[in-house]
Amino acid sequence: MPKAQRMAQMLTVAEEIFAEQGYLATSMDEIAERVGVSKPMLYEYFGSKEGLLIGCIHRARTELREKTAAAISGAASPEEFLRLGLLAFFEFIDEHRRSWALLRQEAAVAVPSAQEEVEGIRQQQTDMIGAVLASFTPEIDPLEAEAFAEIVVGATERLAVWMERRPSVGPALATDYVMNVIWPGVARKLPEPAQPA
Amino acid sequence: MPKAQRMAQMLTVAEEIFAEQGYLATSMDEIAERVGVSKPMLYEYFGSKEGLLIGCIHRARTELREKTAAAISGAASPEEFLRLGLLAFFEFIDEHRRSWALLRQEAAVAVPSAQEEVEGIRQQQTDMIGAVLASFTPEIDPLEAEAFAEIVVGATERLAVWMERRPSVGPALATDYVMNVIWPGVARKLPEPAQPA
DNA sequence: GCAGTAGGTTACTCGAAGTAAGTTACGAGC
DNA sequence: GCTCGTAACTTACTTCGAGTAACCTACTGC
Repeated sequence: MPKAQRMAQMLTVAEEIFAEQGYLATSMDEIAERVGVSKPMLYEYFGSKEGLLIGCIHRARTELREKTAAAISGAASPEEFLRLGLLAFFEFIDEHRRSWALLRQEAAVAVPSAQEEVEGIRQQQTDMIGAVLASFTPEIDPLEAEAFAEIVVGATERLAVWMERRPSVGPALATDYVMNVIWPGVARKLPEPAQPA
Repeated sequence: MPKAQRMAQMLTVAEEIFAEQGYLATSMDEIAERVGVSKPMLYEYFGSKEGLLIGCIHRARTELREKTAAAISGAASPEEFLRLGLLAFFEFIDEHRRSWALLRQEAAVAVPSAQEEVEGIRQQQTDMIGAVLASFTPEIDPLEAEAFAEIVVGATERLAVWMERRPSVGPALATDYVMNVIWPGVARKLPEPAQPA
């Protein structure tokens, strides 16, 4: 099998097993076996167990970025921008429960450089939010804009975890909940009031 | 040395080393050596490496609960309650940077039952918030109250991480930021408007 | 039909978690 | 002031999994 295809397959299998059992409880032998290949191949392509984990996270991150970018491209107001971005995020989670669990739980902890990868995802999100906020309300305190972006990302992530425990809550409702709490606080900072829907 | 005292010492040392190097990179031999005792003693008292980690988290959780409970005991309005609770949390983080890093980064992932402990801390927080919200606004949709509590906890946690990167931001300012974003959204749900400060 | 290389394997080393079996310190009862 | 019981502790293992060295094989271009 050609390298690129084999790597993709390895990532898919690894993601699944990591999410199922946790990073620590998963052995490279097990992943290799489920891929149908021997352990040194994993090391050939990913260097280490940590490298494999980072590969998984990185792929998810790329997907999320692309999906989010597409979703918000048509937004005209900060409110619409926020809503579309949140919705894209929750939909991504909904479609990728496993990789999400992996990202959120497995990586954050164990492995310093994996943590950097995860941090990179958040950076991606906070930068986006911070940038849009600043572009719509130029006179906002930059520190406060940063704090705001962090708050939104934290709230969203946590609600995504909660959503898993509450099957009746889908992406749309989750988006509503976050917007309900967060939007009034932001609207006060905006130069002109957004027209109510 | 008597058991209780030795256990406390072990927890202190373990917390420090875990926070310094990460859970995975820390060996039980190293902890044992820094405690000045042999490895089987750690196993005698904590059962496993995971058990030791859980012990660390559990102790921090207890401290946080006690501190928060004391802080909010005098709150008269939901706004004051929220503000005091947030402040207590940020102050706790500020005083325990190391253990906080441990809780948030090291534990969450690697070890399923450690994750449960961390989840327990969040549960503690969300329950408290949910309860107070429900008591002040009885007619609120219970699902929405839950979502709100999750949002606050997520936002707070994330901002605590951010605070570490921004030394100029202390507990008081962090509390303000969270309140600024979140309070207007909550106030709309309350039966009577809270009097503005 | 042969050379070079992409894709693959077997069979190891080494470090760290966890354990079995035994040793020492010390207070209570006679 | 000796001895029994037990709490606190150690040495010396086993086991398991990450990572590696060395070797094999089939295909592609010439």
